Order: sequence, then structure tokens, then C-alpha cells
Amino acid sequence: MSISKTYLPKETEEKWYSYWLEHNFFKSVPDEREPYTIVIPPPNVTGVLHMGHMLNNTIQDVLIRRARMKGKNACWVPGTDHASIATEAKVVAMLKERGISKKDLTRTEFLSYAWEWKEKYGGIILEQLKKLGASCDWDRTRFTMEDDLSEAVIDTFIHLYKKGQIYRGVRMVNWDPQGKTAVSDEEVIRKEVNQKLYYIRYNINDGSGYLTVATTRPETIMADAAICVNPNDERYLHLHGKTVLIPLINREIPVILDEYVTMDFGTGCLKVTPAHDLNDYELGQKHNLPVIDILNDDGTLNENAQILIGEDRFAARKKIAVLLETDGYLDKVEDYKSQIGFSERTDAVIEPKLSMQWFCKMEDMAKPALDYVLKGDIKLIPDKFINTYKYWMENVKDWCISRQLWWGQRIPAWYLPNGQFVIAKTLEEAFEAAKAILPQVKAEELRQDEDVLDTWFSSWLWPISVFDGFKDPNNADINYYYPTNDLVTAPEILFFWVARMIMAGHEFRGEVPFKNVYLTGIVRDKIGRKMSKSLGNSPDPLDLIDKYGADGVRVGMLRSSPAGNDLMFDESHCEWGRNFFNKVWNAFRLVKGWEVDDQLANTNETSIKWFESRFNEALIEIESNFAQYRISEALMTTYKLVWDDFCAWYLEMIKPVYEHPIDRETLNSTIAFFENILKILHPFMPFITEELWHDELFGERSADDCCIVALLPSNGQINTQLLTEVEIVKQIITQIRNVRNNKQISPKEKLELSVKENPSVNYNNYEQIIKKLGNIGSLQTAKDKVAGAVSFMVTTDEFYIPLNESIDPQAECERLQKEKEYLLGFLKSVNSKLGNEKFMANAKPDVIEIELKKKADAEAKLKTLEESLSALAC
RNA sequence: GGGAGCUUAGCUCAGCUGGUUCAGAGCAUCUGCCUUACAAGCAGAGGGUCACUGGUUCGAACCCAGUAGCUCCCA
Repeated sequence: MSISKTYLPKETEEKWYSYWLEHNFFKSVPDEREPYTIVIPPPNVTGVLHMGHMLNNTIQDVLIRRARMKGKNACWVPGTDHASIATEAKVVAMLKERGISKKDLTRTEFLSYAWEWKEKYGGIILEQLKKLGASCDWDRTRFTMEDDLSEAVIDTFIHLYKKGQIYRGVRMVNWDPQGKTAVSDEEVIRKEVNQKLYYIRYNINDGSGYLTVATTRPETIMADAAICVNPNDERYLHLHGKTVLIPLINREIPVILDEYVTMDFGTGCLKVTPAHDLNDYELGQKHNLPVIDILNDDGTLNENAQILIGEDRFAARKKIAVLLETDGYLDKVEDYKSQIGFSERTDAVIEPKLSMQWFCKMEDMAKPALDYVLKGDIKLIPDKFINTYKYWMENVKDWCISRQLWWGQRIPAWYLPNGQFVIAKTLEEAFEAAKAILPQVKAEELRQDEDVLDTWFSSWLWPISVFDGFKDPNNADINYYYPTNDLVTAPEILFFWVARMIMAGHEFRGEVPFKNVYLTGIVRDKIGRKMSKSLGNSPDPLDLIDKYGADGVRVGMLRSSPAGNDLMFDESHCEWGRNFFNKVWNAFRLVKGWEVDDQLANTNETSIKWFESRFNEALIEIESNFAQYRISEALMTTYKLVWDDFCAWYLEMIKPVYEHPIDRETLNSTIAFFENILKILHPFMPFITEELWHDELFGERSADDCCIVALLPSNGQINTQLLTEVEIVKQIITQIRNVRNNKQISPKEKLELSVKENPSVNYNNYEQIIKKLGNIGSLQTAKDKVAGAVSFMVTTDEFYIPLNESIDPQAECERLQKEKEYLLGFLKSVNSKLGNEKFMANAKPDVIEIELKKKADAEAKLKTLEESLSALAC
């Protein structure tokens, strides 16, 4: 197999992904091995791959591939959620293009369009994940709206209703007038907005004058139920017990007293509009005020408003300001900044609205879900999120689970003609239940609730429902794979997804749904802005893959993304990833190009033993990094091992002179090292490693002998003395190169090197390495200083390189003097520690030992320095 | 307004139990190299008051308190 000069990802990526699929390497069925399971956070079915998905899924794939290579039965379950609001919006948009309006369709007709849309576009994101290399068991792909999962949702609703956990009630909800649905608090994004504060006069009914109210929402005055002042507010004592008239419509409302009103905000008079403000609603409840709702579901004014009927709330605001002005009710208008809620899905301004909704009680469910995390049964990574989690769980609010949409699981509530309702899975069951209440009721008189359930009410069951744990609670899959191991997701959904999955896990399985939750950061652009479609600051992930290869992008994403920290993404990270795999590729080309000569003896034993130890040492570091979910660190450790230790040092040590052959033993060891390197690289860069794995250099391989299923190398021996000594040798070589650089000596010119007698290391063992990498002609031992030589020190040993040119004694003196000063300072600090009674009494013995060693080394070095200084007579 | 977190090289971040004169990596910068695996490269170099002020300690980037700035969450 000939090999090109640079690695070309495109050809190999498709080839190996298909190969893995054909050989069922992603597939998992329960067996006697230890399971390792991840369920994907189901991406929104309307979604296309964005940078957040890239990061999130790269991490999952690294974890799953590593588990697979550890011999575990690795199972990564993919799927999508039905995203009711987002999908319904897409379908409505699609219909609009075809000239169809949703309100002209029946529910059934609309749903058939929705399914059509889902079949056409719903799988895009999963296909994109394949390009990234995601090794999901695609046969297990699930969708939250498919029959089995929908049935689980309905059964869950019924189960919780029967337990008394679900109730129906009037509540102030966050209403999205564009999506025409209630959304949860978590789906409301608060933004600071410039507004106007309108000062409006209300005439006092007895003709004794007027009071002034400051409001940002003048269009809601028609919904006012009272004016409230603080009873302690001396300015308004004269208003107690009075009534006032609402401007323009002249409806009479009382002045009420409550300490809730802040005296120094606005005028101190608060208009109370129970239907359109949460706080006003509560105040209204307290004072028994009527609720007057003047808004339609789409945000236009209804007939309760009496005026401006049919106008949109924002248009009405402008118009009413004019009307008030004209009739002399408007005192003044001020600029004002305040927080306004926007719908996450439609970006419409959220309208607080009273409506009948379904709720799920959270308090009892939150308690055990909190305990799992506090006891450590579920670990949050990083654990700083425990605080946030705790706060949320201790202040949990009931969950509004109904949505005024069609795309989703329809609430299994059936209304009787008399307004009562029954909860039942089917019309037949509902009819039976209804007869018990109203014996004469007919089946066709039952009307099912129009609303569907919140998508999260499906998603919270995900780790159970993907294994059919509701349909068949004792099946082999759920018993084997559940609880799953790691969940990788974003902190934004810690509450409304992760926490609720934990609740569901406890409720339906009596145990945790997963053991570890790895929270990724947000992918931001170079200047720290969140990547978003509207800002246009997000690169298309598929373009990136095209440009840098999937391996390059994966490595680029992981480069600087510690758990829980935001990732400042820059394409240069991907470039770095590409450079890395290219390095691996070229190292391979080097080894592959070598001719073997069986006559040659192995002269590289030291180098081979060293790299073996170094590799084993790195293996432990990598394992420890992974155990702590420091994935970026694990990648960096691997990177340094491959690039620095293997390529820059080991290969250079053993590399034969150009066009010379290599001995059999060295080549075989190197090939074995390379194979191990491919293994540890594989989870990070699966494609290039698989490609190289099948090169003939490694000999014949059977069809199933693939890197993806190779077992990771096991721990081996570490010769620490050898590792330490080679580090010293590397320093010597660096010093030699430094001398060349400073003196402008070509790397090609051979130099001589002497070491002062009785060195701390037996350098004879490393003579070959030093000679080769330093381009040294001979390594000798010197009894005394070598005259006219450049000298340097490594640990306590002094080295000399004789040069033809003369050494400037002045400069040399200065250099030595400087070093001496540094050493004296160092020694002083060490001595002060050793002379400190408290230090000697309190410090651990090994710390003291280190200090003593430092002292001895520094003294030895100083001695050598003194000699050099006196030899130079300075 | 309440809570959590962050602040280390020009940039992005490590620094895990306080212990080498400990300040580290990558990118960027600078110098010298087209040395036949790799210029997507090689060999080197410079660059920091660990936000600030105090405290605890034999010893602090690390622990504690306060200050400033930033971020996120909740109201």
C-alpha cells in the first residue's frame, strides 16, 4: 500500500464508517460483559447540527469508544424528541408556503402534515452525527412521539393522576401569543428592554380631584380592578375608602390599601390588573377583586376592553397613549428600563395570562431526586453545579405540563357534558368511567382535552422508555442497561430535564437513571458571544468537517473544553487537530519506509525500554484523567506522548541514517508501539487510526480485527530511574542545540562533548543517543575544565564543548556569576526552611527529605561553579 | 434585590491534598533552519505583582475575610 504525503480524511471517513456499520461494531445486545450505557440527549427533531451538538456528541463518542475498547458492552442509544412548539411552528410555516392555514385543518389533517414533515426532515441531525463519527447503536434509534414512547407518556400521566400528583387548575402562566401556548418558566428568556413609563390620571369619583398612576402597560387599564396605595403613605390618606374612574371607559374601581406597594416607586399608586400580572393576581386574590381578562389568545384586545377591540396589544398601547393624551389623562411619559420575558421558541413577548392548565406536583418528587445528588449516588461533573441543583430542588414550583398545541401526546382527559372530567387511556375506558358519574351519558358526548403534554413530559422518561421500561418493565434490555452510566448534557437543562429524569427514575424504577452527569459548557465565539443562528457567528459544523476532517474537528472541540466551562471556539483549534493527525500520519510514513536488515544487531535497547516506560507512565495519567472526566487533559497527555515523546524523541533516537536499513528488533518494537498509540488515539480520532490500523505494516488482519474494537493496552512496568535519566539526557541534548543556536553552528557540523569526571549518571549508557541527537563526534570524560570550551551544567554535572573560536572570558564570567547568584538565593531559601524549627517539626518527612536533597544539589553545583569562576580568574 | 461562580503570559485555559526558586501548556510573537516522515514541519528564545488589600501558616496562585471587575442563575 503506497501512502500519500498528507492524510486525506474524506476518502477514509466514509469508508470506515460504513465498514463499522456493516460489521455491527456499534451494535449492542445484553451479554455477560459489564454494560456501559449512554442515552443521547435527544436533539430536537427540527434541529440541525450546531457547535453545541458537536461538542456534546464528541464527548459522548469518546466515552463510548473508550468503554468499548476496555472490553465493556458499550451501548449508545440515539434518538430525537418531537419538540412540540418548534415542530408545530415549522409545520405551520410549511403549510403557509402551500397556502394552507392551520385553522382550516382538522387535528387529524394537521397531524398528518406534521408527520410528513417529520419523515422528511426529522432525521437530518442524526445523519449529521454520523459524519462526526458517532458510534451510536442506530438500530435502537427512538423518537419521543413513536407509539411505544407515547403510550409510556400517557400511562405516566394516568399513573401520576391517580396518585394525586397531577391536577388541573387556573394559574397565571407564561403565554406565548404567537405560538398560542403556555410555556414553562424555563422557556422564558428575560431581557432588559427600553420602555416607557406612562403617568395616567384617574379621576376620583366624588369629584375631589385625581390620582396619578405610573405604568408601562397603559393598554391594560381597562382590565384594572383596583388602585392600591400603601396604608402608611401619608400623601394618600385622603383616598382611603374612595373609588376612582378608569379613564376612557369610566368604570368605577375601589382604592385599596396594602403594604405590598412600594411608596417610592412611580407615584406610590399602583393599578391592580389581576388578569395580566402575576403579582396583581395574588393581590387581587387577597382583596377579592374581580379578574377582568381583556386579551385574546393571540394578544389582541377582546370585548372586555370596551375600546380598541381587535387591536394587537402593542398597537393598542400606542393608540391608548394618544387617546389618554387627547383627553388630558396623560401626565407625562418617562423612559424606563426593565426586564421583559420573551419566548425561547418564537421570541414573542410573553404575556402573563390566567388559564386552565394541567400541573404536576413537584415537591414530593424533588426530595428523593435531591438526595441522590447530595448523597453522591449521582455525581455532577463539575460538582459546582450541586449548589444550583440544590437551590432549584428546594424551591421547586409545580410543573405546568399542558401545551395548547396539536403536535404531541394529547392529554387523556375526557370532559362530560356537565363539565366534570375523567382520566382514561381510551375513549372506551373514559366512557366506562363517565357512566359512573353520569349514568345517562353517551360516548359521543365525551370530549377529549384539546391540549397536548409538554415535550419534557416525554423527555423525562427517556432513559427508561428507550429500553421499553414502561411497556415491559422487566425486559432484558432495561434490566441490563439501566441505570445508564454517563449523561452528557448542557447545564441550561440541568433543572428541567436532568432533575426530572432523576425524579422519573426514582418514581418508576426506584433507582437513579444514570450515575454521572457530565455538564459541558456553552460554545461561544472568539469574543465570547454565544453561538447562534441569529448572530450568524457559528460555523457550519459540516463545513468544518469538510475542511479539517472529522478527526481534526473532534480534537479541536476537545482541545480546550474542561467540564462545565464555556468553550471559546476558534477554527484554529480544528487546525491544531488537523496538524496533530497529520503528524501521526507522517510518523507512520517514516516507519513504513524503513528497510529491514536481519543481519543488524539492535543498538536501540535503551531507547526502546525508555519509550516503553514512558508509554506506561502516560497510560496511567490518561486513565486518571478520564476517571476524573478531565477529557481535555487526557487528550493533552496523549498529544504530548505522541508528538513529543514518540515523534520528537523516540523516533529520532532510533531513526536509521538516510537510506540505511534498520534492525528487525527495533522495527518490531516500534511497530508494536505504534499499534498501541493508535489504540489510545482512537477514541479521539477514530478515522485515521482505523485507516492506519489496517496497513500491511501491521500484518494480516481478519475482517473483525479493527481498531474500534481493539483492547486498550494494559498497564506495564515503569522504570523510573530510566525515565529520570533520559530526562537528564534530553536536557543535555537541548543544551548542545542551544550552544549551536547561540554560536550559529550548523546542526550538520559535528561537535565534541566532554563531561567532568564522576558524573551523577553513567552517561555511557546514553552515549549513542547523545551522539546522534546532539550530532556529537565523541563523548569523553574530562578530569579538569576544558580550556576554550563552552560549558553548561545539567543537574550537578558539568559539560564542555570545545570550540575553535575563543571564549569571551568577560561574558562567561557574567553568565557564571549570574548563575551563582541564583543558586545562592535558592540555597538561602532552602536553608531558611531547614533552619526553621517549626518547619522541621510540622512538615512531612518526605518534604524535608526533598529540601535536604535540594540543599545537597545546590551545594554541589555551587562548588563546580566556584571552580569555573576561579579557573577563569574572575 | 438574592444566590452561585470566575479573575493566572498578548489569547484560550491547566495548576487535583498548601510543600522544589512553581509559576505551566497550546496558540500567537521573535530568531535560525526547505536537516528526504512531516513548513500542517524542525531547533531554540522572550513573555507573568497568579485581580486588589489584609489575615491564617514554618510555608499561599491554592485556605479565610474584605474590595473591584466579569459571567450565570433566581426574583
